[in-house]
Amino acid sequence: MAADVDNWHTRLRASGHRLTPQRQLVLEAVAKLGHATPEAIVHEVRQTASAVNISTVYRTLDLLEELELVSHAHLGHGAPTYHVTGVDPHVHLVCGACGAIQEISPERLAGIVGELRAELGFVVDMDHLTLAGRCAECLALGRR
Amino acid sequence: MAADVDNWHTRLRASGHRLTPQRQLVLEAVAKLGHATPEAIVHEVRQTASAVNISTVYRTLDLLEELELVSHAHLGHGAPTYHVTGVDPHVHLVCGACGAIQEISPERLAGIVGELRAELGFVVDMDHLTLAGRCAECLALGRR
DNA sequence: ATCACTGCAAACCATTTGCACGGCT
DNA sequence: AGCCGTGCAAATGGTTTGCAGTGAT
Repeated sequence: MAADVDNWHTRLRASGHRLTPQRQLVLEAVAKLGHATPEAIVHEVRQTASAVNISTVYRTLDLLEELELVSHAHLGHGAPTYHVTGVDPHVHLVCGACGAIQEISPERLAGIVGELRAELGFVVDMDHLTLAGRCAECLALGRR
Repeated sequence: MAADVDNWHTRLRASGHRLTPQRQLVLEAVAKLGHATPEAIVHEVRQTASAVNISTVYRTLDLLEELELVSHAHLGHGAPTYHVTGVDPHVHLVCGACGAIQEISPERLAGIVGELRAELGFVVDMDHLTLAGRCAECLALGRR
């Protein structure tokens, strides 16, 4: 945890930025929440610092994404969800009927991902990957 | 083409709806454009019928999607893109740096898709699938 | 003194909704 | 008559931007 803070600090300083309280709180919120929308992040951050503005959260997330400290994926139709990069990488399976989210290992996609890189030179961004579909339960119940 | 119109007509009537001029134009626009945002669709539709409102386009797309005549995928961060179902199914590779879009055959994902169905009972919606990443050119030029 | 960073409010863009009119069935 | 479908305008949700003040270097 403290090691994370040091790491974040170094990363930001190296690119001419500061690790402000707001930024630290955003990073901690993203790390804690796992899959978090900007709305959820600002809510979490405000538990500690109630005055933090949502536009600061957006600006922070943009910056952190440029620095590759966080990345985002689109799980549903609404807001994107952010997560810290490198930690527990996973691919999402999102049920379009009930909204349930399962995670699978990126390893399982190693096959095609490797082929695409070899044949087309296209490198898939695993952090951003989402597979939409229908979960077993919804299929069994005939939900759509 | 005329066969398509008949098919659409039948499908709509079967579910208690009508194939209005607006709906036909939306369907034709989606079929013609291939990957179209609601904005692009309304623009195309207005070439023929200038008074069509964008909310009609949204409502029409929702209806057509329920009837499974069209489906949508999220290519970029912005608006979703619609396409007619069943025709030329494909999976998109979207470059996050330059925005270029390539298409690959869904067959190439048959492996994991089959595994996920067998092991988890999760059925992937191929029409909705997008793989984000970096294309060969952007990687070569070091773009991000 | 300069420049990064933030809060606030307004602007923006995509999408949705309420309502009243018009036209099928 | 009843109901589906539409245009219009207002509301909404998510995100971005301009600006002025504050604090770090």
